Amino acid sequence: MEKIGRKEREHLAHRGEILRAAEKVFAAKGFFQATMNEIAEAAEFGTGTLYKFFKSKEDLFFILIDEKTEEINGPVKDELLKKAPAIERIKNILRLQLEFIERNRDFFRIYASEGSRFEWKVMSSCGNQIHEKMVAYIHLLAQVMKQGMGEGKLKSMDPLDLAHAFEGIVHSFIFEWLISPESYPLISKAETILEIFLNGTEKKERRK
Amino acid sequence: MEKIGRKEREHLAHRGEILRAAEKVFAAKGFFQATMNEIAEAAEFGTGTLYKFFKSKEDLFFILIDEKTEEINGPVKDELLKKAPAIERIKNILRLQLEFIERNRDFFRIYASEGSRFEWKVMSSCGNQIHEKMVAYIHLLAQVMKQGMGEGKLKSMDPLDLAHAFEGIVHSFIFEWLISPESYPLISKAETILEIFLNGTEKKERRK
DNA sequence: TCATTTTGTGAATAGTCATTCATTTCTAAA
DNA sequence: TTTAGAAATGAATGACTATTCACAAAATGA
Repeated sequence: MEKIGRKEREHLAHRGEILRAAEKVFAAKGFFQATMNEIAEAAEFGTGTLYKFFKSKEDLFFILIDEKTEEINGPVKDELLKKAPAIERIKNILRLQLEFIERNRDFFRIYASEGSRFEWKVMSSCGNQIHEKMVAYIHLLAQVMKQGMGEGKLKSMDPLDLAHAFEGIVHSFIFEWLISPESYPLISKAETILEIFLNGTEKKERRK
Repeated sequence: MEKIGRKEREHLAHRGEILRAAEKVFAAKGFFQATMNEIAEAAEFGTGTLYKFFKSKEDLFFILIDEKTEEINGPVKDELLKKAPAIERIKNILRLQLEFIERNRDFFRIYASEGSRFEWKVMSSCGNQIHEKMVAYIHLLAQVMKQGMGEGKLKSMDPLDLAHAFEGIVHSFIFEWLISPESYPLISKAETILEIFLNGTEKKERRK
């Protein structure tokens, strides 16, 4: 449907290069300490050029976050369209998340270190928009938890609590992986995460 | 032992007032957007006065974090001196943490939103010092997990993994509590957290 | 080739703040 | 009351950097 000429393609490519450069710089220095000059330099453009593509520094930042967020949310939503038992879904979502982060180390650096939610609420309205998306995501997850309860596979608890607990565990493992000096595949932690989330950590007496 | 005259007492009181004001302002706006003027105003001092007490903005910030961190770490360490079964300890530490945060909403706002670890490593050496403390804390927790395994009460897993998972769950509940519009006692989530951490979320068939 | 439009540039601008320090206000001893 | 010293002040300084814009380069197409 969409016919795009060379011109447009080139424009998009440039935009992409800027975003990629911004991702690196923001990840390394954080929003406030990154300068537009640095980003421009990293992208091999003049400073003024950035403003041909993005309204402001904040704008650049939020668009970066927003697009990446969509990139991970898409596959997760696709997953939720398929009919599948809740526990299967949880496993798949976990895998998707870990794989995405593994491919986007820098992005999570930003996402985690920059304004873990709070600053965003303070910043431009765009910040709010991102916050909304995060809330929406958690609610999706809560839906899955509820489904699991309906299937009799998960204990009856507040589904939101479960969703938070799950994301909490996942995040802490991602954090650890991010700052760990040794490099290991993040996905290798999937089983541990699931084991803890589903079965807990207490050793049980053997069942009869 | 320590004789302190009125003078000194007053000096300490002023220092404390500045720290309290800083806590509020940093919590509301974040490190980079808080200004020294604002903090001074909130503390009802002149701008210059802050510099009689703290070398710089960074200095003020880190000292604030550091002192608060000690305030929570102290009781936790005391707890660890007592002889007690691991699971008992975990419960107590959880209670201590939740109670502390409940009394120090603003502090956790800062702690969580500001440089979840990464920025700190970039910043002054003081940032590193705080990072070290966080690592040390996790290792303490891991020790407790190991103890629990020794007692046959916890599954044999990497103790650090357990510690991370635990902190992950706790943090996510604190986050939620922080941004939640309804106000409820944070401590009320203790049972849920423990239940998930120890027993997991999967519904088990009745044991015989 | 030349005129026109599009795209890119980076020096100059303007605003923001951390920090300083000359001055004022307070304290208490004489 | 006087006065030396301590404590507090906030206007002025100096750095820094987001953003703009007059200009240059490149692309287009006649």
